[in-house]
Amino acid sequence: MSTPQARRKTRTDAERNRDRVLEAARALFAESGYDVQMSEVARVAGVGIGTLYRKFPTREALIEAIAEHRAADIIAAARRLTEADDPAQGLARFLHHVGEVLSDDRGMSEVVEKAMGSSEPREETREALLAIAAELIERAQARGTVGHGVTTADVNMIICGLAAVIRNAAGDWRRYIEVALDGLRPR
Amino acid sequence: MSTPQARRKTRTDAERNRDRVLEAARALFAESGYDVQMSEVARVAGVGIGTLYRKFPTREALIEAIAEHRAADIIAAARRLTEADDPAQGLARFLHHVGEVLSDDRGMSEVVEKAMGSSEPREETREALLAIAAELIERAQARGTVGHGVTTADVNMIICGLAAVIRNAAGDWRRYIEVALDGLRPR
DNA sequence: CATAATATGGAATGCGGAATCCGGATTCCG
DNA sequence: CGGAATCCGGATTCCGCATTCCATATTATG
Repeated sequence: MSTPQARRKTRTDAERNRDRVLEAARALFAESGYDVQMSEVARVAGVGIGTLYRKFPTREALIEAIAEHRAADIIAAARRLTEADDPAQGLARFLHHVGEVLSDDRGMSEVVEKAMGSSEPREETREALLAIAAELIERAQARGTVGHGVTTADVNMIICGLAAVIRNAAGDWRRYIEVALDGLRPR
Repeated sequence: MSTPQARRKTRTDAERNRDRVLEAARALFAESGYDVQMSEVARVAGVGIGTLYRKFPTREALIEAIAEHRAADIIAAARRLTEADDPAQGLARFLHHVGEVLSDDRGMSEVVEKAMGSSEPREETREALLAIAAELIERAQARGTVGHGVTTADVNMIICGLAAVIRNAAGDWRRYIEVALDGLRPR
């Protein structure tokens, strides 16, 4: 059951290649979304397809590895913004941060749009983001800068819409956020 | 240029089959979006794949035929709503109508989300919808029920987001519309 | 160094699904 | 009716991609 101790250290070239693959995949996914071909990833990484598959046994595994990593970044950065004094402003910054990330990463905008819909409680990224939103909303409501009917479900939809607007280049997403936030103000 | 007159009337069974195909495709697309297989469409239509392809030489042709038809319906209905007295209410009804249609038709929600992004001026559906919105906005602004900064671009984004919210079941889309409309009110 | 342990590349394979082809069935027209 | 014009069905071809395999190359270890 336990790992065989008599194992050699992983070869250094293997490790180097793993990094290359991750790097290439991250770039390609950000550039054109997750419908990039595995062979393309390998080519850009300067690696054979076989190697790519040794590192990530499945296309999905590769995508997941990267999306997870990216998501963690978003969440961490967002959590930092929570600590600002003005919670309403915090919410604004939070959304702008998400927008900033998504507009630089097509792949993420695809993932986020879908993730905000998945009703599975297992969707950690969404849970984390909404947890942050929950705190901000509550604090803002206490100050009367956000309406009382507002819930995380609202933020959920707003983010889902935001992802769509960005992904389809449907307009100025900053303006979209402005409108949405105005919509959350107390009546 | 003109049709060869010496041509027989199109066979009645051919016409019947065409209708069946359209009907089946409409139902399937509404049910599960446009990623349905051609063979499935044929099966449901009670028709061979060959026949399906004679009517619509390409998967895309089939999709287009149906989407176009559906879009025309949306536009016509929406235009009717424009004639209401209160333009702000008209805008609300307009969005609700779009929501109603999209939530009953997965395929359309896919199409609309993309269509609102396409920057091609050729996108007739978008143009038509935004034309309706333009009139409502203008009238509402005159009455002071909608903010002055508001443009059709805003409505464009809102619809794009709406489609995404519905498509991903990200929450209660009626509430989404409420929030968005509140966001368009004068400050 | 020698050699076992690992890693590599990329041709070959498998597969899902769109689109084509054509022998046979139907329908129209005089 | 008869037979020419049309249409049908669905097996088959094609194609794009993910994934696998393995002969060869590289690295760690003693």
